[in-house]
Amino acid sequence: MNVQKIIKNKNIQLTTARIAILEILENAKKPLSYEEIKSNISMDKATFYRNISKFEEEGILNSFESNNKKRYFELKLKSHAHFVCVVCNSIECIDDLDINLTGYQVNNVIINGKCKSCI
Amino acid sequence: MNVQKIIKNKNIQLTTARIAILEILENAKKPLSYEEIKSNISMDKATFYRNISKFEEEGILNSFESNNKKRYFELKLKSHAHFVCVVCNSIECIDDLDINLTGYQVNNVIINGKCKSCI
DNA sequence: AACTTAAATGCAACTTAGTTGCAAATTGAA
DNA sequence: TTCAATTTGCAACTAAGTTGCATTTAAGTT
Repeated sequence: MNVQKIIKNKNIQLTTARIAILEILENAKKPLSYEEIKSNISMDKATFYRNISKFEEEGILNSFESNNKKRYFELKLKSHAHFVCVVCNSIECIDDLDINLTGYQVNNVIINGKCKSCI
Repeated sequence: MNVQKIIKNKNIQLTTARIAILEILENAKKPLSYEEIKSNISMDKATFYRNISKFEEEGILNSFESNNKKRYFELKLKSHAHFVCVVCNSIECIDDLDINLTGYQVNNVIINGKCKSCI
């Protein structure tokens, strides 16, 4: 599914800035922070953040804060958890984890700790 | 266990700033952000953050980022998960949740979603 | 109690993420 | 091609968190 289709399926306009952001996130296959993205885009950061908000409103994108003061963005495809290593700050997607918390609606799970290579 | 004992058990000096921070966190019984703490302390924010770092190094304190750009601090007592509501931004401690992720060392779990009252 | 020095503090200046108002540019439907 | 609504860039701003440096304080020693 290409990014143009993702945008057109929602009620927002197709712009080069939006295509650029979504293509970077699609190719990354893991969550990225603004810092990691900014060198690959030419738009102003106001435009970047306004589009991130739009994408979140439309349900195209998820964001979450890791420890170490960074916010990470990823396409909302299959729901899954994220492991953030407190030593090397790497982020891993954890696919096979389910949490049942009756009475709550769980959107996203972030686990902080030491990853396999840092233990 | 009072906060003076917590500090003296570690290899750091006992100061009024440190006592003030730990007493606020102890009385709160839930994680607090800098914004929630700052009106109750008189120290400079540099001192606040330097002490927060010290406490983390010494294992007295945990911090984690919620969604909505805030970092929360709490005393490291019994390990437990946190639920952050994406609607009302409230934080709840979740005591009875265990996650087994072989190969990783899990320190802290943050779950984002809708809380009971916001569903 | 006075002395000493390493550690802690306050202040000011700074960095960086994220936000906002506004004028100019672009989208997409008529 | 026209035109309104949306998006963009720019500049100015807010707030969290950090750093260097001079001053103050904690706490052990005499």
